[in-house]
Amino acid sequence: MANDTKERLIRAGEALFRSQGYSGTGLKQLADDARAPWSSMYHFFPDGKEQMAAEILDYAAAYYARMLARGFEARPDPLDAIDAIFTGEVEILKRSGYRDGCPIASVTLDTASTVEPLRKRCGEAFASWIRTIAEGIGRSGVDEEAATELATFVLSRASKNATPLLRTGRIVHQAIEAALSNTKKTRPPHKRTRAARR
Amino acid sequence: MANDTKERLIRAGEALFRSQGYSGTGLKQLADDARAPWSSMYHFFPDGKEQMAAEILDYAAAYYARMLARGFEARPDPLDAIDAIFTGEVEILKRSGYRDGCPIASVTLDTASTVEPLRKRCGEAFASWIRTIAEGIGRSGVDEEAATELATFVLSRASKNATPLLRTGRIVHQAIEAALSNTKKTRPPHKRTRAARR
DNA sequence: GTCTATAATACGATAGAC
DNA sequence: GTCTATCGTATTATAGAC
Repeated sequence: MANDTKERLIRAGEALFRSQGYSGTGLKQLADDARAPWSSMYHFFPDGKEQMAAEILDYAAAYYARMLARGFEARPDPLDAIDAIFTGEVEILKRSGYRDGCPIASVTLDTASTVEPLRKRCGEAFASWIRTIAEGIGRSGVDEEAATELATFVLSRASKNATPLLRTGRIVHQAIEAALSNTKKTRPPHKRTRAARR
Repeated sequence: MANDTKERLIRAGEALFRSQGYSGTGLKQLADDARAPWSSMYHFFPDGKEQMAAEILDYAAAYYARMLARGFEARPDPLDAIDAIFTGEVEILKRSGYRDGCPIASVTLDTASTVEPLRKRCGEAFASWIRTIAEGIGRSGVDEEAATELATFVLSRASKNATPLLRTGRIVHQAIEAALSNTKKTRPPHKRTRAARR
């Protein structure tokens, strides 16, 4: 590679996707932000915006997957890892003035219904993160299914699958139940039938 | 009111925001979907797209708040209400072919960084839902703070506040902890070996 | 409140020279 | 790989008649 123009484009794109999503981001603004010439756009991404977005998503997916894996490797206790990962993300969000969220989430929400190839890639990104998190949690002795269930619970519409939402509902349910039995001992705990179905 | 053109516009806008977000939705497509004449656009929303979006967000916020409140009113047990609300949303998502998500979330993710008035409205919408949910949970005896904490945990970047993310982290932590102690008590760990994992 | 017409701009995408 | 220039279209937004 003679220079790093393509990488600058992808990096700038990831940043813009974080704060503006896919349809909110113009290619001209992107090239500007990357300090890349406009002509490089279609030189590196001859198939246009969609191809460029696909490569940005792949880049972001791999980047975060590595970050997650490292988080779990660095700490023997997965609970510590989860804490560190969350507070780390909070730090990033704060430092950006609450601008930089999750690039996959933004793109999912404004393209899942309209641009099928991108929706698919978003779904794959989330799936890979779930596998990484499930593996990390799995080390602590939670069985595989429960670990995946926990890891899935933030997953969005990108997967074209209702289980993420259902699992979120179950976890909310359990959290409430836990808070109930913690703070109000006078109340008889709920029947196991509802909470135990997982 | 002679006719209901404005309401049709707002309803169509809410639907489009669900599936395409703010920047992904064109005003002409919106007017078309609403079967409203193009001229009505700037007749009812003289300040343009931003004003229209603001009114759509207010409409959606009120609509969902009512839905939540009714959900809690209809069922004495807030746990039942949570279950019903989640499975209801899953039903909607499924029926739309996984197209229709949360209109506030979509708009938040692609405008929170760029259109301050809309970001503010999104934040207010989430805040009102949190109050409604906290009230619903509160009836079961959970104290106010715990109820608010639980209700907040899905909140996004719209609030320009890190507590939602931090609270999510805490709840994930607790969920894992709970799963851990459940596993150890109720079943032998690792029925399937890690090598057998797909 | 609705009509037709259009301005002004941004967008994604191409062309051809170097 | 980069340059300049532009095409066609879609966008948001206005103007003025009825």
